Amino acid sequence: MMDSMKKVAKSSCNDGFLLRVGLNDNKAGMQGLDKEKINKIIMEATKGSRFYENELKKDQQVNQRIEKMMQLKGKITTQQLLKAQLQVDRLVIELEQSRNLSSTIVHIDMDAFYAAVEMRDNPELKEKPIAVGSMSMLVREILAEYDSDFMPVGLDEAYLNITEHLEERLNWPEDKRRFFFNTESTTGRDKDDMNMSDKCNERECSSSPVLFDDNTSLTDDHLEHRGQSMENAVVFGTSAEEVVKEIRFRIEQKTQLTASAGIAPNTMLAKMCSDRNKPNGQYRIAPKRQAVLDFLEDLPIRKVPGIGRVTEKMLKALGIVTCSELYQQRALLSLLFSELSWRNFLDISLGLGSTHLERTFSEINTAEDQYSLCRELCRDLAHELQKEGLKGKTVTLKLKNVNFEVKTRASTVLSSVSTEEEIFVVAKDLLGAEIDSVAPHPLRIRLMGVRVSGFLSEEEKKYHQKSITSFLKSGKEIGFLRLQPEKSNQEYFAKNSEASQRGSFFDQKRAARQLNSESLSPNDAVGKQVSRDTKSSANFVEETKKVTGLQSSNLCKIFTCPVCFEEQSSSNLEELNRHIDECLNATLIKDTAEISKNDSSRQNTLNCLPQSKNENVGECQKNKTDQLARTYQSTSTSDSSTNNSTGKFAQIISDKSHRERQPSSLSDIARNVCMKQCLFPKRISQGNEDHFEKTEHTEGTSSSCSFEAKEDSVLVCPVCNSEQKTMSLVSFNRHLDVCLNKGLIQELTEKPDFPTKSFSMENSNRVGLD
DNA sequence: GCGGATCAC
DNA sequence: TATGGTGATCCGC
Repeated sequence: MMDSMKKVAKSSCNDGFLLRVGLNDNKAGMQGLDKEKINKIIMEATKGSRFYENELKKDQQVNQRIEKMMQLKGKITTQQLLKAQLQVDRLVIELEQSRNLSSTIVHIDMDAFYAAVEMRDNPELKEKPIAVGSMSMLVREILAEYDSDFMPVGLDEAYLNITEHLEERLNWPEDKRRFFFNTESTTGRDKDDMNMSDKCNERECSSSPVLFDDNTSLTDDHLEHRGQSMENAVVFGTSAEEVVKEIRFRIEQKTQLTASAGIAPNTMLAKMCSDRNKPNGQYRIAPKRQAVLDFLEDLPIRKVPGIGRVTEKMLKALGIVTCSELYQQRALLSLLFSELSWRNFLDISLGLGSTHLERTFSEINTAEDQYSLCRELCRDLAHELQKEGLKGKTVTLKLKNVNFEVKTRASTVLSSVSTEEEIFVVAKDLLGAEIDSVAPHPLRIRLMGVRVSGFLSEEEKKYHQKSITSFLKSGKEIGFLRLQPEKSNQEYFAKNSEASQRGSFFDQKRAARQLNSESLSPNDAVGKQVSRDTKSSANFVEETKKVTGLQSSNLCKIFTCPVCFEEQSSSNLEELNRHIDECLNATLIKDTAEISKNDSSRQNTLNCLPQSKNENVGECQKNKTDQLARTYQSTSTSDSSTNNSTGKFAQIISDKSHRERQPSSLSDIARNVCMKQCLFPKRISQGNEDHFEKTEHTEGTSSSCSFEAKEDSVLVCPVCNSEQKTMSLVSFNRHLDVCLNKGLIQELTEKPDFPTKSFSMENSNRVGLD
């Protein structure tokens, strides 16, 4: 038995299999477990079973996906990567400008698992009923006091937007912030436990799981504790941390279950924060860009909601484990993954997420009301569509029931729809089907949304290349200045506020690009977005507003082209965009020409670089793109050269001495190209001699004009393509910095909320000698 | 548009 | 602790 197990364990599939069926102690709460032992048990118990076979098969499929990806990667050319880098970095700037740090989002997560553990450790508790309840109960009881629109997710999680509460709370007297210990509870807790110090981080499992459910009588704290001495009271402060401590305190008093919480400027970060000090703890990311980036820097991508074991494995094959690595490889990722995926990766690595929670209305349970609401939504939607001259073929109905379960039902019709009646005909069928599905019970919903997608716009038929339509349709064309100047903010907002009902932030971005139009209408007149996903579409609305606002202000400024850095006389965005395109293309063409001249020699050079030690990267390791990609990584990260293969190639061209942790930014990539063109000659590179010799040797007699010619002549800036008079790398680097950063950084540093020093925007990388 | 894959809970 | 099911969404065909 053990022998056969060992065999399995040594099989090539083992890693993936363990990853798949085994434990991943990356997730919170698993750190203390003997992972290996448990994996062994699982392996033993499941070996030979159908389950096991199936898992092996699935794992093979994942491996094939990875292989496919690596092959794709091998075909990526330097210029493709360069262009991708430019485009992605433009988007980064745009995203940075729209970063919203003004909200305070809290994610509450009940420590159910730990309750179970405690129960295990105290077998006598097994006779008691295990905790049963839901956050929707705590809706009503506690959380709604902090955010009336708080969003339960599943049974044991909830998001709150406490931004408004924090403002109000500043003026609250102590009385309103005083809460009492439930002395009748049997938790045996020490009162000091909650004396406003940071006890909440001490991970005390002070309470036992007991029953709480919707029928439990939960009287108001003040009534319950009337007459109790102040010794049993605790007063919470007015900060976000204090608010969350208060919430957790009250939850525990009510339910005798502990909860963990995260506080952050958006939902994604908040969720990851609640994981940080679990159980019975909390963590906050300050609403500062640098704080967000610091939090993310070494965070394993697996911690990110939405990144599961498959994505983790695929990214690991690219050498990406942490969020900062995810950022560093953004250009490569944009070429290897779908737009939705890589933009999601980019969002993650920048720490961007939804800053708004969805809103729900109170229950609607009669078919009549539901049809009525549906028609109303169709009417609003039809308005929006007609205003934009759009017709769509797919109508989607979204419903959330009273248990916060969300369903979407879609129907595609042959002819496009745009009027209220046309949309309603389709939507009511979808609604009717849902009503029938639960009959004879009534359909009990608290959210409805209608969306129309699959457009062919009038606008699209005409030539209007730089229109908002093309901007939104082609993600890769998004430039930070490519926003429709003709439209007023109001119109722009209206158009894009009808975001996708699908959950993620990028879904909505994409939806917006497709000019989807949707109208979601809770019973309040505002028409807030509602979706189950934590990344609500409202976020997009907000960001859109911000971006548009910035664009407006940009119109008043003299514009400097981020490629050629010449000031542009025109303030017309279309013209500017055209200029950028031309400028970019011109640069790329020149680069391409120069690079391709030496392509064969470079290929040889790269192919004979020292092999990788990274077992996650297979044969493709040898290809030049891979090497190049890794070069970016290593030139940008001081300590990465020791733990990945990069290695030696990187040393050839990178500064051998001190180097700060830096990103592979636009300038990095440009420099790398530059290095390839100019810096291989020994006297310039100043790299590791041994490795250089290899490089030189392999380059051999192919005698690329690049190397030899440049050796004697000049350094050519890969950005502006002008020959540089100097042979001093210091001067040359200075020129590169100026050339690359001039316009962009200047633009950015004018924004107070955009410090230039960070892993994402640092551009002071040096090559060669300083 | 459908089925399989991925992911969260 | 130790396994499975479900729902939503995404992706490729």
